[in-house]
Amino acid sequence: MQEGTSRIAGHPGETGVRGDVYAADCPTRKLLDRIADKWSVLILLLLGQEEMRFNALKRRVEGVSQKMLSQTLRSLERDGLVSRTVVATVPVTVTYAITPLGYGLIGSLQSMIDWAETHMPDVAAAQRAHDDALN
Amino acid sequence: MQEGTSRIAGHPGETGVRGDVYAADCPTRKLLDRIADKWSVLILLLLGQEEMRFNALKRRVEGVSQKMLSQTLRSLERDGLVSRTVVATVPVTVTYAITPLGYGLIGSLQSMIDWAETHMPDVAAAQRAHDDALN
DNA sequence: CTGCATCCGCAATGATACTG
DNA sequence: CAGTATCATTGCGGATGCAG
Repeated sequence: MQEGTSRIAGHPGETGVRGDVYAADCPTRKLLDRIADKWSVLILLLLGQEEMRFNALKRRVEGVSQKMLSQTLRSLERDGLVSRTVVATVPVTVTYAITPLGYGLIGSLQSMIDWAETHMPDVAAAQRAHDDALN
Repeated sequence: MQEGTSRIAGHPGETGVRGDVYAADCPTRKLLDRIADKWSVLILLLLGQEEMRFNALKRRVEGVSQKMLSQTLRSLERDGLVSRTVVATVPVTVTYAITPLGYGLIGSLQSMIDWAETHMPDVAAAQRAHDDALN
């Protein structure tokens, strides 16, 4: 077990619970529920690279419905992680971009993606081994 | 760094080599969908601290149902991120622990939690500002 | 073009009860 | 204790229509 950033309550039935993410009523937990969402992660990562417009996002994030994209963007905007800029051109232009606040989160998300890409083979192997064991 | 970014890797076999997480058919995307799940994150973090039994997990992860806990654990086990040990005592004892593979992911997840805890106030402020703007 | 509102169908989730 | 099975509910995704 590493230390440093690890500050989560170690033993059950003990201590003082400063921001316990495992507590359903803790605000941090609610925030986690928001950012530990596949659409949020994908959207934030894309916006971390460059600002994009609605349909551009929809095209890039394959499988997302307009409803969920709109809904997720609104949540992220409300949380201050994403900014929404409206340019009153003739066909209205709306651009989404990541905020400085949201940008700070990108690092963690990116390392999560990096891990996923790096260890994909291991996971795939584990899945095969697991499936084989059943038959 | 990322150059164009308008397209990271439209298809496998390109220069990038990294799979495109934004492609619905990419295995990495499926893996992301799995680990970017609130229950998975919470479970992995807990098991990263110490191995636990089913009901202990259920008690710690507030708000999770037996069904989702069982289901998530099975997925994580299949992916090789979590190990399941059965001790044939009279009342069967089942212990879940994180695997070396899964442990490598903990770092990213932990930094995500750290960010959430650190920036909770900022997010809360953004929410208030956003809600005020509406009224 | 951008995006919200609404209805519907379906899959995922939650609560409960029950078994090994 | 560790789960599975069952049923009720929620939520998502898809399609459509509408507004700015």
